[in-house]
Amino acid sequence: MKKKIITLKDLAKRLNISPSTASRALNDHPDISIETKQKVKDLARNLNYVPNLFAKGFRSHRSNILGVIVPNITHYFTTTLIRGILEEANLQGYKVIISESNNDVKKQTEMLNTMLQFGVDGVLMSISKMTKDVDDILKVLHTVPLILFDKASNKIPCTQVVINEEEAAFNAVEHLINIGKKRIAIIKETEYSFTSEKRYHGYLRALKENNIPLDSKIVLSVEDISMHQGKRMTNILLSLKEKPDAIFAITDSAAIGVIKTLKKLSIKIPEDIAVVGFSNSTNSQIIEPKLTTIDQPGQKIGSTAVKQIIEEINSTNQINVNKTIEIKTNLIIRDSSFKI
Amino acid sequence: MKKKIITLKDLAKRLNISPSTASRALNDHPDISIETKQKVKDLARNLNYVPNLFAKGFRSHRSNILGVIVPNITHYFTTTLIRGILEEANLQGYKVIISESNNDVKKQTEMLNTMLQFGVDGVLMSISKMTKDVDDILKVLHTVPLILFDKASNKIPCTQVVINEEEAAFNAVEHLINIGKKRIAIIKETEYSFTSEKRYHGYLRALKENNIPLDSKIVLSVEDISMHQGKRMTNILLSLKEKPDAIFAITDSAAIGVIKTLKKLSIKIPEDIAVVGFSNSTNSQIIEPKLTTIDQPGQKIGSTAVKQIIEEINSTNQINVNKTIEIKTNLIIRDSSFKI
DNA sequence: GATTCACACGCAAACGATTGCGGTAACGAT
DNA sequence: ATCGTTACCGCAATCGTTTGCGTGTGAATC
Repeated sequence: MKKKIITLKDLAKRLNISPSTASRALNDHPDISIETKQKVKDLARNLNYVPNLFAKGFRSHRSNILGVIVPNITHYFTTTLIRGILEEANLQGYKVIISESNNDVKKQTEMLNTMLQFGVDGVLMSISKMTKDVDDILKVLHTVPLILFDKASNKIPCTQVVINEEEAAFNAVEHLINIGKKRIAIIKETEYSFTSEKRYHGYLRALKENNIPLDSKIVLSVEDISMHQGKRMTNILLSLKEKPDAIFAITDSAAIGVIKTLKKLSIKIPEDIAVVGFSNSTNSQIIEPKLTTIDQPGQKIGSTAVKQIIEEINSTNQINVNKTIEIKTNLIIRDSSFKI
Repeated sequence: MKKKIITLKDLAKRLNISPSTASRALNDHPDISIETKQKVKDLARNLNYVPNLFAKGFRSHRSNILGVIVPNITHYFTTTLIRGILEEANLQGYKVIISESNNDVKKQTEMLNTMLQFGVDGVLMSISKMTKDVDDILKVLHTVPLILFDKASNKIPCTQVVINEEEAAFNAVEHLINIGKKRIAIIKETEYSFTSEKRYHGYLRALKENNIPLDSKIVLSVEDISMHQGKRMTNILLSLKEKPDAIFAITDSAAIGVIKTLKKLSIKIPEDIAVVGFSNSTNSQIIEPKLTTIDQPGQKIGSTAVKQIIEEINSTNQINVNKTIEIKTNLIIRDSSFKI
C-alpha cells in the first residue's frame, strides 16, 4: 500500500541510461540530445517523478525556502505583507517559513539562527521596534542575503523595502492644513522607533512649509502605541488651554482611541477636531466617523521584497547591496477629516 | 572571509575518532562512553557545530517542517490560529511553512502537493469552504499525517480540531432568548459550508428547547458572507411584516453590517433589535454599540493541532486516527445584546 | 588512411549524517 | 590457558542528485 517514490535512478534504469544523463536531461544540459531529453521528461511526467528536495539541497546548498520574521502576525497590515510574500514566493518556486518575534529582540536573533539551521536561502525581516543592538543581525549578513521590510533600520547595511513614511505623513498633515486646520497635534512613538521618527519628520516639514509654528505641547510620545494610549493622549490634549483642532495619530489604533474619546465628550469630528490615522486597517472603516488614513500597499511591499531577495540570492557577487526601495502610499480621505 | 561550516567529520578528525562515533556521541547512543560523549559535545559547542538539516533529512526522511494551508490569512481569527501553531511548533523544534489557498480548491491541492515535495512531516489544513471533491486530499493521507482545523469536513477520515460550533451557536441564541427576545433571525451561509450548518443546528436546537417556533422567513442564507451581505439581509428583514427583535449573524463582519444598517435607520440596539456575531474579531469592539459575539480561542486550536500532529508523526502504527477534538468557546456579552 | 573534433553519454566521486555489522580490547569466569 | 561477555568504537554502505572527467562513436578534414 505504500506509495513507491520514483527517483532519478528509477528513471535511468527504465530507459537504460545513467542517472547522470537523466539528471542532465531534466536540467536541459547542452550535452544531451533532444530525443533523450524528451524521453526522460516524458517518463518523468508519466511516473509522476518529483525530485527529492533533500538530495537537491544536499548537493546544491539551496533549499528554495525563505525565512520571514515579523513582530506580530495578528496586525492586519502584517498579513497583507505576508500575503504578498507568499504569492510572489509561490510564483518563483519558493516556500516560506514564518516566525513571530513578538517584539522580543532575544527571540528575534534566536529565530534568525534556527532559520539558518534550517537552510533558508534568504531572510526577510521586519525588525522589532526595540532593536538597538544589531550585532547579531549583522552576523547573518555573512551567511545569507537579508532584506528588511516595513520596519527597517539604517544601522544594518542591506536592502530595505519600506514605504515613504516621511512623505506619507507630510501628505496627511498637509491635508489637514488644506481643510483649514491650524493647530495640529501628533501622537507618536518614542524616538527608538525608526518609522515613528520618519513620520514625525514629515509632520515637521508640513508645518514648516506652511509656516505653522511648532508647539511641543501638542507633540505627544508614548512607548507602546495603542487604542488605549490614543484615549489617554486625547484627554491630555483636551486639558490644554489651547486645544488642537486636529490630531494626527501615527497609528490607526491610536486614532480610533482618539475618535472614541472625542465622541464620548460630544466633540464634533471633523468640525471641532479632525483626526487622521495611519495604516488603513479594517477598523478604520468600521469606526464612525470613518477614519482618514494612509494606505500602505502591503502586498506590493511583500512581493517587492521577495523579488529583491531572490535576485540577491542568484547574484554571485557578494557585494552588500545597500539600497532602499520606497513604495508609494495613498492618503485615503474619509469622514474624520472631510472639508467642512 | 567565508564562514567555514563545521561538519561531523571535522569534529571527528579533530578528536581522532570516526564520524560515526561522533554522531552517536551527540545522539546519546549507549555504545559510547561518557567521556567521549563529553568531549564531542564540548567541541561541538565550541566550534559552533550545527547539524546539516539536509543531510539529516536526506537519510532520516524527516524535515521537522510542518505545512499549513489556510484559506485567507488576513482574517484576524486565522492569525490567532497561526500564532498558536507557530508557538507550539517552535517549542517542539518544528518550523512551519504557510500557504494561502484563497478558497480556491485547485490551488489548495496544488499547494498540498508542493508541500509534500518540500518534505513536510505533516500537514495542518483549514479547508476552503467550497471543497466538495476530497479525493485529492485523501491521497495525501497515505503519505503524511494530515489534520484539519477550524474549517473541517466529515468526509475526510483524519483528526479534526474544531470549536463546538453547535453549542456555541446554541448558547448565543439562548442568551438572546434569556434577555427576552422571541423572534430571532439568523444570517447564515449556504449549506455547502460545514461550519455554517453546524451553527444553524445550534440555532434550531435553542429555538426548540425554548418552544419557539421556527419561521423560515427569518432564516437567511447567503453565498459569501460579509459586511455588505449583512447590510442587505438586514434590509430584507426590516421589510417583513413581522420584524425580528434579534439578529444572529454567523459572522462578525455580517453582524457589523447589521448594526451599521440599524443605526442608519435609528433602530435602537439592543432595545428594538439585539445583535450577536461570531468570532470576537477586533472589529467587534470598535463598532458602537460593541458587539456581543463568540470568542474562539484560536491560539489554543492552533497549538492543539500541532501537538496532535506531532504525536501522529511519531506514532509508528499507521492507523488512521479519526477523532474530533472540540475546543470550548466563550460567549462575550457586550452592548449589542445587553439585558434591558 | 590518419588525424582531429564535436557530440552524446557513462563512470565515479562527492555532499553530510546515520546505522548495521564487524572488530578489538579488557576482564572475569571456568 | 581458553572461552564468553561486555563495553566501546570504526568500517563501509546508504540516501538521491549533481558534476568533472573520461570515453566511444561518427563525421569531417587533410
